[in-house]
Amino acid sequence: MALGDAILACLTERPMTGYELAKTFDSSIGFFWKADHQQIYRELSKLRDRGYIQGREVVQTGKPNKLVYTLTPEGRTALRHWAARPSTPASTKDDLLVRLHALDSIDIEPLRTDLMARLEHHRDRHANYERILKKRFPDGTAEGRLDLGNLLLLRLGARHEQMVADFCEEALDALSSMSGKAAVVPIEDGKREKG
Amino acid sequence: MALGDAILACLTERPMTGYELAKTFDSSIGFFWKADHQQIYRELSKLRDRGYIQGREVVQTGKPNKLVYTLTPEGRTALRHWAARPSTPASTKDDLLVRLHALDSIDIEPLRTDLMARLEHHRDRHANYERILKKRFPDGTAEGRLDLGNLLLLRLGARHEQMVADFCEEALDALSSMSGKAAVVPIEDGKREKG
DNA sequence: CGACTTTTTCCTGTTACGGTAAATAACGGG
DNA sequence: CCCGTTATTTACCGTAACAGGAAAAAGTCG
Repeated sequence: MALGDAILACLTERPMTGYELAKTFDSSIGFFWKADHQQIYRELSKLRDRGYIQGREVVQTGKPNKLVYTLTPEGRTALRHWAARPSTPASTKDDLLVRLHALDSIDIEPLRTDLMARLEHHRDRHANYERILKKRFPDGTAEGRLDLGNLLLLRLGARHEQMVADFCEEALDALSSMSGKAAVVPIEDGKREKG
Repeated sequence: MALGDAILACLTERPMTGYELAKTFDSSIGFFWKADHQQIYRELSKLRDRGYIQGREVVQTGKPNKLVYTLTPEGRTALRHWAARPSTPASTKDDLLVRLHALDSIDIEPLRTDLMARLEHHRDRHANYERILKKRFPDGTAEGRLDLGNLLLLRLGARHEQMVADFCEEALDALSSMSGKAAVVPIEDGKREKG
């Protein structure tokens, strides 16, 4: 359980519904942890079964009733236990890197377009991080512990995106130096998978 | 299928047995993609079923016979098709980041030890990358396309590890500034999970 | 009315991860 | 001669994660 712990971590801030959590996993914590609403609802059920969170139904008018989940003391303890265990360094698992590993067996043109898309993507994210940093931490310091964590996270995210963007640029540069060689036969046969 | 493609990518270099692949996934490609021998053997069966690779039994004396897998033309095509699709940027999913996100609800001492362990880990990896870079690319340039890919990968890896190591240091610094505050109650209750 | 938002739930898959273990066959140490 | 190690493959167990399609229920907005 790691997604479960990520959810518990979110709920330390404030009680939330599955819907709100799904949105959270689309922005703040979602910068480094992706999960769609399905996964979140399923995980919420498990957490509730284990007694780590408690659902309280809030009757709404004009909208469907919602289930606000709150951390139970057991949930807090479980999170602290989990956080006290050594973390396991995750491996990157980026498709793009696998492609580079087999660079001489693949077509360069699609790779180039992919690299350009990725460059843009990582630049966007970098700009986004910087924007949030300027808004939330104009003077670059945090007072509370919670703020400190998020400041560190934002800085790491910003640097990471910057670095990957630079990498894409560099790769594009290097590829254009050898663009002529080995054009190979483009994909022409019929049985392509998934478009 | 992404592990499958990683395996295909490895087999473009040379035919290999599952055992060799497992070792490869422990070093070179394993720097950004982890997989144990179980996963690899299972994936090899699937790839063989799909006709992407072909196994050739090599009778050995003194050792069990081995199955050398070679890419079939279909496998090469499949790999190229896969590589021609846009890559999906992977999310980080590092436990450590989740912990920082809930920094004010967890105990700092174990976090600090964890950060120190991670600092060492990433420094080691950085040193390793640099070592390989110096050995394989003493002048910092690549001639072939395959070499170019691996040079880029190594550089990215080195920078990444450097960056994360710096991050750990920074986090440790920031934590020591607020070490006194909020020591909270250490974990004392009986029901710890996994040690 | 239809489209959209909010909110939750269920379904069916595949892919991945994790551990434990065994069979086979030689080599080397004590 | 037993034991451990290396090399090599395979099996079974379970859970966690990911992907995608769908639907229900209640209201608002155009």
